[in-house]
Amino acid sequence: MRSKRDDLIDTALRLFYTQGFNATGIDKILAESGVAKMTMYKHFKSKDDLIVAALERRDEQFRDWLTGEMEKASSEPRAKLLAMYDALEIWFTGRAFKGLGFAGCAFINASGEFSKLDHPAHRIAADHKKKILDYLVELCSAAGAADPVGLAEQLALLKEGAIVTAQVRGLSDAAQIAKSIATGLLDAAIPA
Amino acid sequence: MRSKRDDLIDTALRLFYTQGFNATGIDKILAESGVAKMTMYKHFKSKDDLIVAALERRDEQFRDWLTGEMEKASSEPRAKLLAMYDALEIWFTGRAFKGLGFAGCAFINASGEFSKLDHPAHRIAADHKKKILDYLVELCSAAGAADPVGLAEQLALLKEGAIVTAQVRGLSDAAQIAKSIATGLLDAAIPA
DNA sequence: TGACAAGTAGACAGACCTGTCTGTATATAT
DNA sequence: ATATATACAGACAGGTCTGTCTACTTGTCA
Repeated sequence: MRSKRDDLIDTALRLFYTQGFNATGIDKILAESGVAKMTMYKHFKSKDDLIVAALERRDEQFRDWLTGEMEKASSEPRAKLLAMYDALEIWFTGRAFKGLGFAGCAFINASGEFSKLDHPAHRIAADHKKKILDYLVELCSAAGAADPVGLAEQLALLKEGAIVTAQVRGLSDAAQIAKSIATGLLDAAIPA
Repeated sequence: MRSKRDDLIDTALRLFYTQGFNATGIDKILAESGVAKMTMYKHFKSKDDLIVAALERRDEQFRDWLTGEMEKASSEPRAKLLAMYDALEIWFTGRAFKGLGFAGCAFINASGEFSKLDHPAHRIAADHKKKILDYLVELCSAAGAADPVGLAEQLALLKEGAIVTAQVRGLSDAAQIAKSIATGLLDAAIPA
């Protein structure tokens, strides 16, 4: 059985993601999750705490989904890396997370609302991006790249560019633009 | 002499940019600009109206600065395009806009807080990105690219990726990562 | 001088915000 | 059967939010 705590975090994540952090009040989260206020304040000492919990859940959920898509695409590291951009397109077109749609990257959004780098929400965002980068470094290494870190940084930057382009301009094709650039980079960086 | 309206817009832009749109109250803008509330409500019929005006000013300010940096770098279209990434680095390190520092892209931030594509602030953000893209298309065309639109889309995506990477992870080197990828794309797309 | 435009301060309404508190109900485990 | 943990509803305090209103002051132009 799902705990109240889980209900709270899921509802908070959905509302924070689709409506914004500052624009979403505690009362709305409580009403939609059907949890009493005191129950929430027993689990989380403040709204900021709930924001942190929601972002931590999103980190887990998103990375599980993304790496899952990449791993199932192929057993070859190079193909896994390219599959990331196909996964992005699935996300951009709203087919990745049930009930959430696509409203940009929750972590980019959090960094925008909490722009100071030392804000807890911003830290989680930076950590999230770093964890994905580390995964890409592993794959680049396995693919035989001479400079796996440099290559992974490039591939990660393309990913961010695609996300923002899809979000701001509503251009889900951005995933394939990024993929074509990434293909060129992989061809150049990995010995045939 | 600067008008009250200008003071209002400049102060609003600074606060919206550095603290967020929803997190910034009207009263703070009024206090810091030294303008009375009724004066503001005579110029703008709502806070949303002021947000729109602030973003329009930012659009003008940012594009003037960016194209200025690019134009002054060289008379060659190819070099102008690459100069964009050097300009980004100046921005990321806080040397571009006096008193504003670097807090990510105001338009990406706006799209994050107002995620619906038909929100006025989101529309302005999309328009802003489109205007810069059009400028890049012109330069790509002048540089002799076979597919100027496709190339410009790639260069624009790299720009977005660099901005987000610099913002979320605090990595101002992102500009040079983007530049090195862009260099490869230009080499491949433009006949020597 | 007098009319008019533009700005001022500050009170106000009504809604919403976070966070605290009381008192009650339910379920499980000993 | 009783103790304990967990959750509930709902009132409440104290603050902030946007937007409206009144009444006063300044500057300009004719």
